[in-house]
Amino acid sequence: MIATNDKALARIDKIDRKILEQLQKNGSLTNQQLAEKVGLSASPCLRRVRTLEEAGIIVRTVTILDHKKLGLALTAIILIGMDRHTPERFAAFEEQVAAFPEVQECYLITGQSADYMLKVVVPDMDHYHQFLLNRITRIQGVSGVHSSFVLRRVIDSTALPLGYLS
Amino acid sequence: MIATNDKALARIDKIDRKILEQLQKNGSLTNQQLAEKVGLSASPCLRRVRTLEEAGIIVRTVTILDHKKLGLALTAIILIGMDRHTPERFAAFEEQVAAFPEVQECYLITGQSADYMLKVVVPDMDHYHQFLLNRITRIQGVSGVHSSFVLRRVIDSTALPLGYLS
DNA sequence: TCATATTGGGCAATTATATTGCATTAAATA
DNA sequence: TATTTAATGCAATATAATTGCCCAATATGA
Repeated sequence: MIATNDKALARIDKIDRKILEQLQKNGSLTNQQLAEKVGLSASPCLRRVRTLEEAGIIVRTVTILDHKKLGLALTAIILIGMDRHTPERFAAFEEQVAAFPEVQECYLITGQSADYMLKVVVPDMDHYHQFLLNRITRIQGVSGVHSSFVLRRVIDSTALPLGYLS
Repeated sequence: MIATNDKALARIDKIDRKILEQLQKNGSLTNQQLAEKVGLSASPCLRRVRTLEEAGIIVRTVTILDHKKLGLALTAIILIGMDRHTPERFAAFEEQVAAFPEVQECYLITGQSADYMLKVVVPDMDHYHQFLLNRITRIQGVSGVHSSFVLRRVIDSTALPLGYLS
């Protein structure tokens, strides 16, 4: 069964785009504030937001926390290679990785030297070491692991570029 | 001038942790819904949320959009090496990269083969090609570029692991 | 153990905000 | 230009956030 409306490109006019831009920056704007910013009155603004939600263009809103203040000072980028490129290997890997709360992102990627790219958040290097040894390297099929550590976050955003819509 | 309270670890009790867990999953919960989920009445719940905001633990709330429905089907992971590791080179690079809306993440990282890791979102491969040629490789000091493309998003979250707070 | 202080929670009134129906206006179509 | 269609704004209503005040629980110190 193939999903039918996943790729449906919606027609987004200038006002919709403004709404999305605002909400990407600040999802806790009140509808009234949002309406003012996009040059609409409250009710049509709210209706547009609801429509964007129902269309699945607005997926959800999330609260962003400060990792340092929560004692999570270390972010690691891990590139992982698999020994065999079979669906079973991949499925098992993904299932296990999805159960680790330290993993913020996990992408299957193209490239010769790696199959997966992970972004992992932990308190410090000790915990990272434990995580790598007790979690990642224990997964069947993991053959190569390369770790990099984030020294500075130049950009850390969830916003999509909306300039291509026009 | 060194920031003083950036690292201040807050004491987060069980209820605060529940609040943060809920809001990380769903930032558009009403205060009443949140209060019920964490076992509090509305007013102390709201007071706790405000306190967490003032402490900077809650940074902001953002709306997540569906990239496919917005015609942004290609996500690339780019590893970039710089010719010289001088503060001027890095500053200039970061300033220019920060101006590209396609760049969702840009981290200065450890590692022998790369200095920066970027996550970039564009409509398709043509646009990616243009972006690489006209934007990235034109930045002074960029000496090596390696691109990977996201085939599948296994995990794509903004949630931090709160299990270490114990 | 008991008295006291301090912190946090709950209730209820108030204020602000979201939501809905309906008339109106603007835009699109022929 | 007449007609249809879609979207907007206003106003009334329903929900939710916010605040002040009192009470309960926990911590503190004799």
